[in-house]
Formats: sequence, structure tokens, C-alpha cells
Amino acid sequence: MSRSSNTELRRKQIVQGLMAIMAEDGYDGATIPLIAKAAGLTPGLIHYHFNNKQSILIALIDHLNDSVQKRFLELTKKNDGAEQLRAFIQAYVGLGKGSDARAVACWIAIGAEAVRQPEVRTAYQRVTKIQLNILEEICARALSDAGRPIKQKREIALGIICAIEGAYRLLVSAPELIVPGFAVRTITKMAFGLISDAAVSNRNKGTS
Amino acid sequence: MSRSSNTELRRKQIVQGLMAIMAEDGYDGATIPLIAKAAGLTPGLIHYHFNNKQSILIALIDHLNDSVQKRFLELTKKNDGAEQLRAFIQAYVGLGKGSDARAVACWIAIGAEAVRQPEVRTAYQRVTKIQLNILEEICARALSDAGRPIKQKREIALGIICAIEGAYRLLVSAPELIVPGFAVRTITKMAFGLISDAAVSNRNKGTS
Amino acid sequence: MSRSSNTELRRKQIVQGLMAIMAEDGYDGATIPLIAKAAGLTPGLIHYHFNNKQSILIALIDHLNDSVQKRFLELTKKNDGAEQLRAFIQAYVGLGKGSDARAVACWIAIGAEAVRQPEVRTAYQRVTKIQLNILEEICARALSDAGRPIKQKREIALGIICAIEGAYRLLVSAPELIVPGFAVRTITKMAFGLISDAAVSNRNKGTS
Amino acid sequence: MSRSSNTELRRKQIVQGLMAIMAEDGYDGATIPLIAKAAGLTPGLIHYHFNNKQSILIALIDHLNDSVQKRFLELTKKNDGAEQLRAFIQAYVGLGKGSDARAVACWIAIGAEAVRQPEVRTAYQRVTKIQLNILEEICARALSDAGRPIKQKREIALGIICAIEGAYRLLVSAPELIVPGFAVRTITKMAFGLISDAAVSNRNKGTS
DNA sequence: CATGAATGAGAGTTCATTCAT
DNA sequence: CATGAATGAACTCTCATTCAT
Repeated sequence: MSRSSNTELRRKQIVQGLMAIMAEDGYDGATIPLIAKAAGLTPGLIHYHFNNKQSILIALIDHLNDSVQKRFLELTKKNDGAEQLRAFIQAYVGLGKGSDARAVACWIAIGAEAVRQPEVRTAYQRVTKIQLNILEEICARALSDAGRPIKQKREIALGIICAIEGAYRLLVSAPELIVPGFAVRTITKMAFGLISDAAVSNRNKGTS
Repeated sequence: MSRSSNTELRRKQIVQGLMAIMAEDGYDGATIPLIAKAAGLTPGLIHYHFNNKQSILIALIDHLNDSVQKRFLELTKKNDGAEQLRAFIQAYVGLGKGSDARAVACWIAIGAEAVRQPEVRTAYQRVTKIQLNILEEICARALSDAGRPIKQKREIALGIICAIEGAYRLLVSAPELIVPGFAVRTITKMAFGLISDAAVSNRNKGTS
Repeated sequence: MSRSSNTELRRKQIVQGLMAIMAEDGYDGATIPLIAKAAGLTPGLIHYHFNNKQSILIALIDHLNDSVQKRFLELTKKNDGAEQLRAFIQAYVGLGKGSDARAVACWIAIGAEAVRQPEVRTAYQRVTKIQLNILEEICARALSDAGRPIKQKREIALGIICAIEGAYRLLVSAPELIVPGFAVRTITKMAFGLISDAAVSNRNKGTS
Repeated sequence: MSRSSNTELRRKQIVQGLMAIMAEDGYDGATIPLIAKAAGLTPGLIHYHFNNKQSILIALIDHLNDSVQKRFLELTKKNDGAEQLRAFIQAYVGLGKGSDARAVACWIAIGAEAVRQPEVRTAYQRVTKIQLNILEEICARALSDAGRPIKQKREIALGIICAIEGAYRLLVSAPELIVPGFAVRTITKMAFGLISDAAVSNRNKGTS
């Protein structure tokens, strides 16, 4: 092998450094010197491997997407729609089961940055859409298994994603209010409530 | 002899200024000069009426709590638990119905700041708890009306709050993914799913 | 008496306020708001009674001069030169004997301000000169009593003033180095050393 | 590969810049932009080489200590205690003989800052103690040479230090009162007065 | 690749002073 | 006399970014 570039290694170090700092200090609090220190590198080198601070954040978003998808794949081997749905929720909100509190804290900060930085919003939407599509398929299967029409798979998936994102919020922003184990338990109930409600939902149309 | 105080007026102006800027630029992007400009005041005067930037944020949190509660009170005149629950969800996620997209964007930024600033976290938790308590009482009534045990009112309320907070996130961070009218419709379904599931939830205990 | 102005009272309050704050925070640390608070007044009123901050300082210098002179007059009733010299040193460095640690700390800060503010320097020199003149007379009497020529009264007085000012410095800037009771004891010795040396000082002329 | 550091050079420049400005404008008057200008650097660079303004001051205190000690070593080659004592006083108050009026003005400002900044007080006390220890040894030798008990070396040294510090004060704060050449001449007399008084000081015990 | 010095803009904050009330 | 709101300048300090070495 020729003397290989260590760019990929460095980029990983830097993204990990951003994650470590951002989890505690937010995006603005994650300064280049702090990221460099956490990564064991010098500030100048950061800008050799990344054009600017924002592009590190984009890389982190992709990294988080990769790892949550990997975790999902590990957990779901079942063919049954309901089981896959449980596995999905496990993978996303089951903190302490392979998940990472730092990643969740970063994700909250990323959502806030998405409001103001268009490029970040695009990346945030992209990975959210990927996960939404996965979940939509799972919902379709679960609906089909339950003998319900799959027409509402999109809104059901969106509802579940909302509940998951909201649980993240409370977990990092108001941890004292959280009942242990609540998140997986309750979100699962909400998800299956939506699935079983699907056939009869026309009754509630007036409520929107 | 002495001048009459206009501090309350000024403080309101400043809080409104913070809200206007923060909705677009986040907390760190809302600099004192920008807030002052938005409020039609000079930067020096900001610090005459507030000790520091953080205390403006705390005041904004209280203001948001006040207005959302006021909106809730306006919408709920019914005695029926289910109707109150619908009204609550309306009040909180019914954007375009007296709600304010800026307020939602701010709330997202506040949750992110709550991670890193202890005083902000305290304030965030305080108002979340207030709303959680209100919702808990509504859930208790709805459960009682439906002939279900009210034991699970806390977790149900938490689940609904999660869905609402998560909907906020998507609305401001990934607006393109949102189906119009989805939020009120789906969160209402999830809420009633939890209510009607309450009596039979022992079956699902293994899923947590 | 007619409705008298309270200007003199207010000026005293303000000067006392400056002294209280300046003793701990220095001249720059003694901000108008802090002085006002210490004086139980409002910041705006400060500038009604004094043109600017510097003029409060000048007033304080005069006040300190007044009180140290008053203290000196109380202590010296003797006609004997040596006794008067002892009384003078007592009055100036005898902390704990009617003296005021705050006044000493202020005096140090005043000396530092004298370097940069010409008006302050003038005031500082003026009161130092007053005290120098008093001391010079005392030295002249002591020299005369001892049968020495009074020609060196000026330099002797200056030397004693130096020792006193230096003792102030150490007392407030390096209190841990001070041996209790050292100041009065040693400065008295140095003073009488100069007095008794006066007649024979020609021997040492080469040392300057 | 990596750049060689010029930090030491820059730190020296900055300390010199502080000294130049502080001698005229005091510590608070020596703003970062002024220091930078005097050092021929940009304000931002100041904080690259020093954590904060206070740490520049601490560095200056150490620098002043170094140079006064160096000056003392140059002047004293004698083994005779009395000669060393003369050399010490020369080194410390002999302005115009290798000394620096700016250094003296800074030293006055440093003493004033020592009152309010604990870290500065510590540094001030540290270097004062170093010089006190040196002087104490010299006094011990001089006392021994004169056939006196050395028990009082500490108080004698303190008294001389007081006189020196006080002379500094008058030199910069009330220069018009100073007689040329007075300082070295008179302090030397006071010092030798204390030395020769040592054996008979019990007589004066009542005067403290 | 890597270092770390350097820049310039801009942050939050404080202040002496003024002045309408 | 007295208040306290208001101003504008200046402060220390931090930062993303650049670039000579």
C-alpha cells in the first residue's frame, strides 16, 4: 500500500470532537479550539480537513444518521410488521440500549441550528426523510398485517417521528420530568394506537 | 418629582425583540445590538432593564408560557374531558389559529439552550411542568369520563407533550416534510389512542 | 432658619460613599452607581452635587487631610519636640488607635491616581505638603531641643513621611509581611535616628 | 514542519507595552488596545499570548523583580555588610542610575491594584518578600559587623523597605516636594540609624 | 500534513454623564 | 432637589478563519 492519506481518520476525529463538545455546549459553544482539543488536533488542522465549521456539522448529521440506521438494522431481523415497529422505536429512543446520550443532545442542537442555517436544514430534512421512509414502510406492513388500509402510513409515521423527537427534547432539556422507561413504553402505545385507529379514523375528521 | 417608571413597557419591548430575532437566528444569533434594533432601543438600554442576556431569555420563557396558557383558556370552556383534551392540543399545536410561528421557533431554540444553561433548563422545566400538570388533569377527566382508571394520567400526558414538542421540531426544522393539518389531527388520534388503551395496557407490559 | 439646602450633607454622604467603595475596589472600581448605593442616594443625584467623578475624589482628599489633622491635634498637647514627634507618628500610622483602615486603603489608591490625573496630583501634593510643613516644624523643635542644627529639618521630615507612606503601602498591599506593632515602633526609631544623626551627618555626605 | 514559537518574544513585547502605558495611565488606563499599540501588535494577539489582562500584570511584576535584582547584583560585589546595605539602597532608589522612572510609576500602580486583586496581591507580596529576605541577610551582616545583636534584622529590613516604597510614592505622586538626591541620602541615614540603634533599643520599648 | 501565530470583526457588558420629568 | 431612563463610547475577551513556516 502506498503512504495513504489520513484524511478520513482525521475527519472522523474531528466529527467525534464536535459531537463531544456540542452535546454539552451546543453548536455555538463548540468552538474550533475546543473541537480541536477534543479531537487531539490543532485548530489550524481543522480547516485543512473541513472548509468551515458548518461542514463539520453536516458531516456529523450524516454520521448520526449512519449510526442510527446501523442500530436499527441490528435490531430488526423480523418479518412481522408489528415486531419491526417495536424494533424501530427501540432503536431510536431506547437510550441505554446501544444508544448514546451525547448523540441525542447533539440531535437537539442540530434541530435548533436547522432553523437558521439553510444548509443544515437541508441535511436535517434529508436524514429525517430517510428515517421517515423506513418507518413508513414498516407502518405499511403493520397496517397490512392488521388488515387496515395503508393510506395513512405517512401521517402515522410522521406522528411516531414527532413523538420520538419530542421524547429526545424532554430527555435532554427537562430530564427531571421524565419517568424512567416511559419513552419506549408510551411511544409504542401511541404507535399501535394509530395503527389500530387507521380503519376508523374517518370519525375524527372534524377535529383537525 | 421623580419620573414614573416605564420599565415594564421597555422589558416587554425587549422580550419581543428577542423573540423576533431569535426565531430566525437562534439564541446566539440574537445579539444585543440586534435585539435592541428590533426593539427600537439602544444597546446600552437593554442592560439597564436586564442584568444580562440570559435574563431576557428567562423573561421570554415566562412570556411564552403566559400566552400559551391564555390561548388555552380561551379555547376551553367545555366541561367534557375529551373536549378539553381536543382544545388543549388545538391551543398548543394549532398554528395559524392565534398561534405564532415565531413563538414555536423560539421554543425550539429555548429547548436547545436548556441543555447548556442551567438557569434556562430550570425555567424550561418549570413551564413544561405547568403545562404537564394542566394536561394531566385533563387526561384524568377524560380517562374518568371514558370509564378507565386514571393511574396512567402522567405517562399519557407526557406522551402527548412529547408529540407536541416533536411536532414543533418538525414544523420549524423540517417544514417540507409536514403534511398540512397533520399535527392537530394525528396528535389528537395519538392522545385518544392512549386514553382508550389505558384499561387494557397491562397486556403490553412486556413491550417497554 | 430658612429651608436650608442639604447640599453639604449630601456631599458628605457621597464622599463617605466613595471612601467605602474605593477602599475595597480602587478608584476605577468605585463606579457612580456603587458610590450612590453606598451613600444611599441615586446615581443621578451624584452629578447634581459634584460635576464629575474626579471632583468627588478631590473632596475625599481634603476630607482625609482634615481628619488626620484633627487626629493629630487631639494627640499632641505637649510642648516637648520629641513628644510631639512621637504623637505625630502615632497619629499617622497608629492604626487601631482612632485610625481607619479604609482611609489608609483610600490613600494608597489616591497616590496611584495622582500619577495620572494632574488635578489629583495637585491635591495630593497639597495635603502632603501641609503635613510635611507640620512635621518640619516638629522636627525643628526636636532638633533644637536636642541641640542640633535645624538645617536638615526638611530632609528629615521628608524621610519620616516616606517611611509613613511606605508603611501604608505594606499594610494594605502586603499585610501578611507586617509584624504587629512594627510600624510605629520602627518609624519612631528611624525618626530619632535622623534627629540624633543631624549634627554628624557631614561624615556621610559621600553616600548620596 | 511546524512553526517555531515566538511566544517569549511576544510576551516580552506585551509586558513592555503594559509598562509603558501603565506608567502614565495606571492599570485601568492601560487598555488592551493601548498596550497592543505600544507593543506594535494587534489587540487580538494580546489574548493569544496572555489569557487575560491580569496575567500580563503578573508577568510585569515578575519582570520588575528580575530587573531590580539584576541591578542589585551588579552593584554589590563587596563583602562588607555596610557597603552591601548602601548598594542595596542605591539599587532600589537610585533613580537615574540604571533605574527607570516608568518602572517606579508602575510599581506604585501595582501596589494599588494589589489591594483589590487577590492574585496581584499574592504576586506583590511574593516579590516584596524576596527583596525583604535579601535585605534581611544584608542587615544581619551589617549588624554583626557592627557588633550588634541580629535579632532585629526583620524589623530593620521592613523599616528600610517602607522608606523605599514611600520614596517611590513621593517621587511619582508628589515629585515637586522632593529635594534632589534626597532619597538615597536620607534612607541610607535611616538605615544606619536603625543598625546602630539595635543594641540599645530596649530603652524605647514603650514607644510602640 | 501540520503547526500555531496572526487578524479583524464582533460579542456582552459597564460606565460617566445627561436630562426630561 | 431628586429620580431613573437614556445614550454612546469604550472595555475585555472570543472566535472563525488564514497563512507563513
